[in-house]
Amino acid sequence: MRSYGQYCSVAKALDVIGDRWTLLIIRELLLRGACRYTDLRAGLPGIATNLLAQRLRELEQAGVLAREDAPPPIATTLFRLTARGEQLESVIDELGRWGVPLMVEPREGEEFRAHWLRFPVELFLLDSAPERPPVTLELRTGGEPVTVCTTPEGVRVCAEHVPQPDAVLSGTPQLVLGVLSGALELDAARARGLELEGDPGVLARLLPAARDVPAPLGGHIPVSGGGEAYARSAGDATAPGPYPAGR
Amino acid sequence: MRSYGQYCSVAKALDVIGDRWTLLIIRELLLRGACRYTDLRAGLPGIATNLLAQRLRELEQAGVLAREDAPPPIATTLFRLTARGEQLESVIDELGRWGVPLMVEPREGEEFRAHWLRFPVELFLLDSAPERPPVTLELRTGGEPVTVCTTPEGVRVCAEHVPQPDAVLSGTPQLVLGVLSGALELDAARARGLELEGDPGVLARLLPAARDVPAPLGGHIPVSGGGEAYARSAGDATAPGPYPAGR
DNA sequence: CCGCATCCGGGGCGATACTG
DNA sequence: CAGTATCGCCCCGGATGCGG
Repeated sequence: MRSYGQYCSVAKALDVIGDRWTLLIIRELLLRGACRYTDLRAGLPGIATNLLAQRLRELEQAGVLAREDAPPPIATTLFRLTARGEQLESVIDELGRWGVPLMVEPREGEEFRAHWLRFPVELFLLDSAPERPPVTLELRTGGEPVTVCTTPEGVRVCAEHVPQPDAVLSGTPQLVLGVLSGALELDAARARGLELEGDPGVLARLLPAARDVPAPLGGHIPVSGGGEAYARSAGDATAPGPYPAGR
Repeated sequence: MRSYGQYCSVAKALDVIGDRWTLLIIRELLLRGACRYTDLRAGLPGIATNLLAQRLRELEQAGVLAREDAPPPIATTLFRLTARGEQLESVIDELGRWGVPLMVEPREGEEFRAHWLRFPVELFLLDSAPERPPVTLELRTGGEPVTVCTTPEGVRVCAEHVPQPDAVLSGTPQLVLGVLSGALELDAARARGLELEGDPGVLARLLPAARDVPAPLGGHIPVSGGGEAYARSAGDATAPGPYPAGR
């Protein structure tokens, strides 16, 4: 990318990761760990193959990621974030947090990968009973299912399939996300097609963190111009939004 | 900007603020508050005037900023972040934090504005004696001077000129930044041209927060390929960098 | 199949000139 | 002061090819 030519740490950062697709490549590597070229392509629907190759080259030279040979059985190269690259997690986190209100409008024909849910889910869920035995919640939103697990470190999302989840939530991404963010009552979501199988207590255990939060997308909010609708629905244009604020 | 077409909060955020120059416009509005068109141009050296106009239009429509008429005496329009736009502060903060290691190489002919120093400065300085009377430190790095003030809320940078600062630090941006980040000893910086006038105790009071941190740019670090040199100089490629980590 | 390189059309971007 | 107009270039997107 052409440099901004400014002696400012924000501009310098954007010189490295401000290019189109770059931060989404970082997102994939953060979410999925070391990836093959093909895995990256699968997680970045819409990217041109030459662009992906070019970005990977640039990011390698910038010290953000490194390529390594996979262990003997398989002969392929893996792309993995360096320590410096992993420090971008907080940037991606904040971006993802800011972007959550934009998820209310599903828009026709958008791609979806279940592992992308990890950012909002780990933001919104909190284990209200960590002393009790761990539980698992499977989310089926279209693609591969993902599993939400309670761990001593907090609520985590893992891609591996768990044989006997304690509960299963099935439906469109916006219904699942609406319920998990506390913006949509479970009954309302069910009325609109969400299905919950297994132990309902699992949801109750994980959701309370989101309950404190006013509901920004309760029914059908007509999203007109953009983020404005979201700010207006919060009732006060100058107050911070209903989602957890930065830091 | 062309949408990524992904139902992911990170991609959605980048759909809005991922365009070139967009986040730097947000930076300016965060640092300087409501700005006129001309002020923005001055703080964004290198931007084409048509691009600035186009971005302002897009950001207004996205609800990130709003234009307002200035109070009666002057007849001009001001651009101000909305509440939604101000929520981008944490994104800019994290970007700026990540970019600080890139400041070691000054690169020929880069533009500089003193108010850009606010991000690193407020990151690194801490008032170790808040019970004592407030002090002010003026930084002269080329452009307009800025003043660092101790406040009940912490150390802040303000653009206004303070008549009698308790101390004055003059020198190149990288020398001033090196000292303030704790990466460069004051004596070493003086040997390379930094000048300190007034009460040296002011620096001692503000600096301790940075002292805990290993020095990444002690002498002349040969920056070769990119961020790698930084990671290597920290002594351990897998450990988090010497700057405060995210979150 | 995996990891690219090449080619080409269109549009975003950069620089300058100009205007109400 | 706050933009609009214009033009050239290069980045980006999409398709195809190709060696290991």
